[in-house]
Amino acid sequence: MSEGNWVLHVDLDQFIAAVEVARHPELRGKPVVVGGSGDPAERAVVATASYEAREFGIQSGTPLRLAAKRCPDAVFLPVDKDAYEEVSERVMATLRSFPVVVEVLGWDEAFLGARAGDPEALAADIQRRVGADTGMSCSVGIGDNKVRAKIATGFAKPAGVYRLTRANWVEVMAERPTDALWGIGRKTAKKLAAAGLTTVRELGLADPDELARRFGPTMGPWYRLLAQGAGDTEVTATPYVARSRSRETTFQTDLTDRAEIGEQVSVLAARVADDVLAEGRPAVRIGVKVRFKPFLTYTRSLTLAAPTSERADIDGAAQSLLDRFEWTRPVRLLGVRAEFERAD
DNA sequence: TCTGGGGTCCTAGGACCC
DNA sequence: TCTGGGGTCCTAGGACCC
Repeated sequence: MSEGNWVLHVDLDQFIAAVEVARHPELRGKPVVVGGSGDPAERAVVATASYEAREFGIQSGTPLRLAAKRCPDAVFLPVDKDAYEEVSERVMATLRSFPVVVEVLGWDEAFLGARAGDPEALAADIQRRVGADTGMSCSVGIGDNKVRAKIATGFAKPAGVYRLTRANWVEVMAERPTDALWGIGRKTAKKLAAAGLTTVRELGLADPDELARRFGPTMGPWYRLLAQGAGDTEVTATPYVARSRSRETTFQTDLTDRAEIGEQVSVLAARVADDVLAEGRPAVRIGVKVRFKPFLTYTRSLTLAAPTSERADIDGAAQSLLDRFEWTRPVRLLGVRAEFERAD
């Protein structure tokens, strides 16, 4: 069989819940909810829910309190980042053992660039070996570019394989809503609908100038191409280079004392400074985020006079930014961000 | 919403400069 | 003042993704 170039998208099924079930086998088959520190009364959201928990309308992003209301019998567990990173590393190592280029997208997914005569057979091999090496189940999307491979994975879940290419794009996607596309979310779908564009087909046939006028010179025309199934075909193993590092905290109880706000920002600035130091490149810009009650979010940022990795400089910049906010409401979240010089 | 934390990229207006 | 045209940087906000 002749070999073609393929993009495979590998996505671990309910990854975080799967890691927890693997080390707590008695949880298998039960509704498991992972989020925050595992206390459903706390101000936090669900990181991952097992398929059993999803039956109750619990999904990533659901507030823990609401999850507990919808499924009082669910098992609530704290997020254990180190455990997930460890399993993720093993999965990525398994993927790299195949003759493919692996581009890691996050803890639980990766694009693979592959030359293969039978991509379904390759996908099945990958699923078998990931299962044997790590105990994890994964779904695989096969595409002729990243967008199609990524969308295909949604049709493959759970534990399946699905191929989406130029050949079946129209048949599969044309009548779906625009937010079925990777990169179009709820807000943009609503704006598109207001412009009379509800389906992928309609968006693919829309006037690019009109789209540019409504959605900007880059995003407008891009949405049309996206609806036509266009996407990047290049899969690269080049190591990720961060553009920013940030830390933020939602407080269990709102802060009102200005001095305490300053102290909490210092704590965050110190953590960011540690991250900057570990990165080995200095910060060029510092930002502070404040979320007031009820849920009003503002940011202030500044370009530093000189790049720095010093904790005192980063904290000093963050403290000076605090003076640019109006402190008239209780504070539920504070965040500090450092940006690096862009490599390009 | 009872609405986390860590990221990326785009947009638009104003400042500033030639 | 009857006030050009452009490029670039800075800043704040928005949308999206996992």
